[in-house]
Amino acid sequence: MDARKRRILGTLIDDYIVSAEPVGSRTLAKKYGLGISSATIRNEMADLEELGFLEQPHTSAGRIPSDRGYRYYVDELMQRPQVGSDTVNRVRMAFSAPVREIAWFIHQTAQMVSEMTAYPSVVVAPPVNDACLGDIRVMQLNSGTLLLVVATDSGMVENRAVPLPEDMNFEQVGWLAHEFAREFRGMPIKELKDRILDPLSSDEERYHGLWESLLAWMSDWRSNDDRVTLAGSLNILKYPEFRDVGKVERVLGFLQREQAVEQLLNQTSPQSDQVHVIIGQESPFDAIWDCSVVTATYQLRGHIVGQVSVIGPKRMQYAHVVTTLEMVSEELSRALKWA
Amino acid sequence: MDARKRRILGTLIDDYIVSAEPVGSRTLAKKYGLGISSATIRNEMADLEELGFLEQPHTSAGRIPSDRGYRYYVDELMQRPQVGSDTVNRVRMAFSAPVREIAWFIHQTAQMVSEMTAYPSVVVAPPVNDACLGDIRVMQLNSGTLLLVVATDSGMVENRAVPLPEDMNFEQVGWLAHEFAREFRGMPIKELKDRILDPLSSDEERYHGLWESLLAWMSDWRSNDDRVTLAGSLNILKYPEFRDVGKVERVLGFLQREQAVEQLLNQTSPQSDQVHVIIGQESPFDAIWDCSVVTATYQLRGHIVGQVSVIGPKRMQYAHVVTTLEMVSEELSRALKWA
DNA sequence: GGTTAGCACTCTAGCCACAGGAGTGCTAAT
DNA sequence: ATTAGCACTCCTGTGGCTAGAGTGCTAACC
Repeated sequence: MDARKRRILGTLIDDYIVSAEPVGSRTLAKKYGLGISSATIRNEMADLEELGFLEQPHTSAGRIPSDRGYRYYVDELMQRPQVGSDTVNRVRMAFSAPVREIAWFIHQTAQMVSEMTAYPSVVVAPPVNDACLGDIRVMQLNSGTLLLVVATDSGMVENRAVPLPEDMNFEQVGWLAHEFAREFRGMPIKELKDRILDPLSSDEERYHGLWESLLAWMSDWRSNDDRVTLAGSLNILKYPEFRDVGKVERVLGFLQREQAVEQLLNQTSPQSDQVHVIIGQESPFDAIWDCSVVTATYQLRGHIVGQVSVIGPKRMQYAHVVTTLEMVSEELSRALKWA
Repeated sequence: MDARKRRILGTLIDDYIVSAEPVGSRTLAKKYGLGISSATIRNEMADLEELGFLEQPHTSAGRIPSDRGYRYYVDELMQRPQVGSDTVNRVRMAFSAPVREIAWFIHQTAQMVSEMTAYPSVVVAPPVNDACLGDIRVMQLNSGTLLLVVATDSGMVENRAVPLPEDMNFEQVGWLAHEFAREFRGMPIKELKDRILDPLSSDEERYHGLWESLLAWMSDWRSNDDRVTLAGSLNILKYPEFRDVGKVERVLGFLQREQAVEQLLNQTSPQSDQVHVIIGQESPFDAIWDCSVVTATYQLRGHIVGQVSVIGPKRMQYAHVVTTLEMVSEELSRALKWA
């Protein structure tokens, strides 16, 4: 791979990313001032195809990048643009609102990223299991219903309205919740869940039932469900490779399977602060073999707890997406510093 | 409109609903034992077209129903099937879970309806404005952050994490919230919002700031946003009339504009317990002129507070959808009796 | 020896003509 | 009033054809 081959490959992919049409030698020679003739480019392109970086849809068409070609482009060739300061400001503004639930940040992030990139965006929220119990409160909704509110210290909140147990009144339940919170505040939710299996944890006969309910309910706390927020899914309809409804269905259907998405982002992306790119068949899920996924991680209290991610056609604006995600995930981590 | 015309129109629409192909006189005569020849049917069909109930895509094609034809079908012709008792049981089971937030019911409903009908489903939650304040609590998330939880007596809950004000500690905020709840419990949220404009409501100098924050926050409570839950939107991709990505984009794009959807369901559907059907251009929104919308209302405390609704191609399984929605909205109203 | 002009070759997309088929409307017979 | 028959219309699918884009190869060039 000499410099000229790299130059040609990079230019070709740049062109294909915006045109979505196979790129021929003539186009390359004319449109971009490469200083060499189309014949030379043809020779080089034949080499690049032999090396596996390019493909030909059919004999008399131009070339398109192969998965391997995209991979080389992402790893070696693409030029990262600077993120405009107005974009950064926009993100900072959004994150500086006086709202502090983690769920809110997740939604904001997904929304902004899909708008900024014009691709669908997926954001994975921190796992509840790793967070610590912040507080539990009981509220009275009406005469027969109470609302349990459980919060982690990092700002994840879960509500559950339940009937008031027959043999208790509100004060009692409130007192119980207070005791529960006093006993377990600061304990990781995961440990709390484990308690359920430990019968010794419920001392008082009287409150046995509700105490167990509280624990049972904790165990129920959606640890794997509902962690995934999807935004801008309709963006995908804009790209010509998805003019076929069947493809759209495959991809969007996949994106709605939260567990699969979480698995994809969790397992394949290394726990690093590097942006990670999955191209086409590199994905373990064949539903998105026509797509590329770009993933960045964000941190809470110094630990990586979730991902911000973009999905689009393999012909994706990698440079723009990568820098955008880098910036957003960094800002998100910063915005979550209070937690 | 004699009986035979009605019979022909009804049969033709029944056929078109499943086949999605223009229906010819021969098909009608052969496939369904109408006891008359195709020539007679042709004459009748010509009449029906003149009356505006049928259309011809082109001269040598069969007929398809016009909007007016569907309207007549829905109002007069269609045969409502019985809802299977297993289906009813499934819905009752789902609604009998020991969970009682209204938001949960809304999601369940949308999910179930879209599965049962195989169309996208939209459910509108009760307006917050009409509900009454149930309780307010303040929770401590961590040293600098507090979580306000506001609930209506009907089980709608809203959380907001905010920084602890500089000049207050948690006890003070907690006491304040307690006072606030004591003062305003049972008051409609709408009235609470109006208070914001009334400067006399804040007596105590000391707590002026937070008191106002609480009120301001109430006013912020998404009264119009977020009322709309959409489920099964990908179902629409299954129908041949949406093989064109542009159409899909128009319709799904519309469904994501919550305010428009709410407006559609609120304004056009009468406040009755009758199921209401909007066919094609009867809708004020041209984005869904290729679609029909079926809407049922549900009740909370004897008042109609929201809608359960299905959207699909004009060639919709009206009979099935109408009976399903009737059943589901009834069960939903029943399930919300505790509130 | 690398580069390039030139040329023959290949393959697709688009166009046109054509035939088959489905369905109609009309007429005349029942 | 109904229906069989028939001419007519229009869409759809097919096949052949051409134009154009792009390639690979060869021979000339620097």
